[in-house]
Amino acid sequence: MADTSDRRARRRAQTLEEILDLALDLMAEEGVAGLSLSAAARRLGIRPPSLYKYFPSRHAVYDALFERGQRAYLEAVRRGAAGREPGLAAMAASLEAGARWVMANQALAQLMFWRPVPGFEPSARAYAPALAVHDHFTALTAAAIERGELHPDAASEEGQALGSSLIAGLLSQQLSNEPDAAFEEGRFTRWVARLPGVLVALYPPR
Amino acid sequence: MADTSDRRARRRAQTLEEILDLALDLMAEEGVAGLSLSAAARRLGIRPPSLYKYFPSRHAVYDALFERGQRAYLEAVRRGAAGREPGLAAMAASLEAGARWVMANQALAQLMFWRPVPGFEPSARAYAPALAVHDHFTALTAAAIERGELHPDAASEEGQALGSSLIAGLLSQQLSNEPDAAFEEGRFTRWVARLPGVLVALYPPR
DNA sequence: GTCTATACTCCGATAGAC
DNA sequence: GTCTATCGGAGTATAGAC
Repeated sequence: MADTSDRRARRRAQTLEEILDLALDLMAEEGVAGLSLSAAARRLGIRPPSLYKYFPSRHAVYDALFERGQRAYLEAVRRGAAGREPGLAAMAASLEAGARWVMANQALAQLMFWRPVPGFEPSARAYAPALAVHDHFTALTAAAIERGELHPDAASEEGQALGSSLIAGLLSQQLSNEPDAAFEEGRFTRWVARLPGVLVALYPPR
Repeated sequence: MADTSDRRARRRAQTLEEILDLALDLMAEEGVAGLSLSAAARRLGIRPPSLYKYFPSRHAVYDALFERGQRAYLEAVRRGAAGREPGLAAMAASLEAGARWVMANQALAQLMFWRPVPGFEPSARAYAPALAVHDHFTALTAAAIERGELHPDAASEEGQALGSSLIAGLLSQQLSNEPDAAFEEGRFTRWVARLPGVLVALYPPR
């Protein structure tokens, strides 16, 4: 009995993921706000009402996608920093890993960072990984200051705002103007590796 | 005869503007991609088919809004710089004027800078003012270099990418995270005035 | 330039049989 | 967990009378 219910739960989880995959494809094709549950059901090969056995509403699909995206992004920036000494080097690697993830997951990134769906607010659960991302970069900044790579002002409100806006700006520009460019060739993403240097110029140590 | 046709042309132009105003309200309420011509017709007090006497399609409305927005934005950045010596001071004023315009015209700005409507590409005519904006800031950068306020590298590809991304990033962050904040209090817009200083730190003269 | 009527497609969501 | 049937509504766009 436990066996069968395990199998069923696994099968169900697979279907949930499959629906989210299809929803992602649709958002990429029709725009983030243009996601239709009926279209997702068609692609899955079931009738629209059946889909409501998996998600109670359209917003619930958005919320699951939001959470999945935030988790994946958190994982990406953490893996980027892994194995590097905390500080500027880790921050550089983490920024690049995050930027690559965004360019490879554009529909998800739009849902997460641009909020293009009127009326959709992510649940606290879905939003939680975003807080962890924030903590991650705060810790790397603190480490860089500790190591004497940045002036303590880099951790100020101004420093946080300018730092996060720098990466957000490069990605926003790249996504809007040249979304299909390869990362290294993008008119904006090509400068992601310069960001740690920019921070040093803005907040030179000592 | 010329009199009446003049009056009719003026009346028609008024109605066109009125439709665009209503479309703007709707985009602010329902999201940029959620604009519906039927809803605009309802608010104007006519039936949806009548609206097609003014705009041949939904895309045509987007295109007119795009052009109106680009023209207004160009006007805003030019007025910001007016009366200042070309150079960093004019650039600071121009950046702030543009940023204030964006925060005061968020739906339009999203249409212009984020491209959230799948399948919509602005016409060359509608896009033209955006090229003028680019030229405007290029000229101000050149003037600042000429006056010895910035290193010539500020005009490089890197300088242009970082400079435009800085302002785009601050605005993108503010719009996504705190769209209703007053300009001076916004967690991100409050640092717009720091941007010229950031440029100097990045590209110190000499 | 306004209307009615219409063609056509689509959506989210629910009820209830199997 | 799948289906059919359905509710109740939306939308873009065109034809043609007035």
